[in-house]
Formats: sequence, structure tokens, C-alpha cells
Amino acid sequence: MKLTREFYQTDGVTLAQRLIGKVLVHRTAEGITKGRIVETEAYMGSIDKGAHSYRGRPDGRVSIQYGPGGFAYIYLIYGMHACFNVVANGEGTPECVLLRALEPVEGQELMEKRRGSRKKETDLCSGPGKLCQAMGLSRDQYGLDLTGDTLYIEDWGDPAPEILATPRIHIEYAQEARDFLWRFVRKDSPFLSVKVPK
DNA sequence: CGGAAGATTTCT
DNA sequence: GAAATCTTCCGA
Repeated sequence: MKLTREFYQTDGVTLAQRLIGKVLVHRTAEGITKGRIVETEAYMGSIDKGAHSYRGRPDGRVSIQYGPGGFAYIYLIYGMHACFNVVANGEGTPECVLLRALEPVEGQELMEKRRGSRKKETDLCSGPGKLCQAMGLSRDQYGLDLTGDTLYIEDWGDPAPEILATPRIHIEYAQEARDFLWRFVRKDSPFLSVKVPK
């Protein structure tokens, strides 16, 4: 079943853990693609120096994060790659969950086509920019309602997977927030962006 | 208004 | 290990 608004109306750290194992779906004119979420990171605007929304303004890039949960926050990084986030919690709390890696479950052919040169299946969605390219996500999808019919997340009723918490990736500048264990990965998944040290 | 830096990927 | 490439934010 499709996740409801209520599912997203919780704090970012909790939502990040609950999203592991759920299935992201994007319907486009080219076709449909689905991927099981195996890696997420939480960003908590009010206390998190690594978050875009830490000193964000309600009218800036992160404006969508100030609204209710369950909307798409997508931004461009390094001028070339899109990153897809799910807005968490209610109005006035700029929190979100970055999806960092997926396990392709449907539309692999379309994903390979979008990603260009032939890739191993484990490399189709093993990173924030890669999964956006494979799923056909760009800033055109900024602000989409995830309770709508084109871009949403499904719960397939699978048993909750075993989850590991680790430090987040590429935020060395974030001072003490650098060490928060706000990256969550599905244990032993071969589809992760960065391997978890033993 | 200009400059710097970034929640990355890919190739050498 | 470094380049590619552009939006956003911050200081002047």
C-alpha cells in the first residue's frame, strides 16, 4: 500500500529508519521504475549544522521543508547531480530524509538506459545522484506530493529489515554534527553507496 | 554583486 | 587524485 501523510509526519531520524525496506515508485511517460530503499540519512534543520535548512529561510531553497511531511525536496549538488529527499514532520519543522541508495526492483532496463553506459545492477542506484538519474528525478519534481500518483513510496508489508546506524557521508564541515549516527543502512545489502566498515 | 563551497560521480 | 559545473549563500 501507498504510504499516507501520517507516515511522514514524524521526526526525520525516525522517518529515516522507517523508510528502509520501503519501495520508491516513479511513473513517467518513459515507463515505471521502482526501487527498494536500502540507505537513508536524516537532516534536522534546527540543530544540525550539516543540513541545508540549518540556517535556511522559509522562502529559500529549502522552503518545501517548512511545509508538512510527505513532499519531495530535490536539489542540485556540484552543479551536476540531483539529490532526492523526503520532507519529514509537520509544518514549521525543516527536517528531511535523503535517500542515498536503492535496490532496483522494477524497470531496470529503463534505469540502465537513463544511466548511460552499461552498469552492474548494484551500481544503478548506489548513491544519491545515481538513484535520481536512474529513477528520472530532477528539480522538475521539486515539491511533488508523495501521496499523489506519479511519485510515491509503497509499503509491501515485508518484515522490518535489520538496520545499522553509521555517521553520514561527505559532511566533514558540519562540526559536531559530523559524528551524529544519522545514516541508516540495510545490513549486508550489496546496493549501498559506501560500504559499512566491519 | 562577487566569490566560494558543496548531502557527488566518473575517469585516469 | 582530480575535474566537471552551477546554484545558493554570505560577506562587502
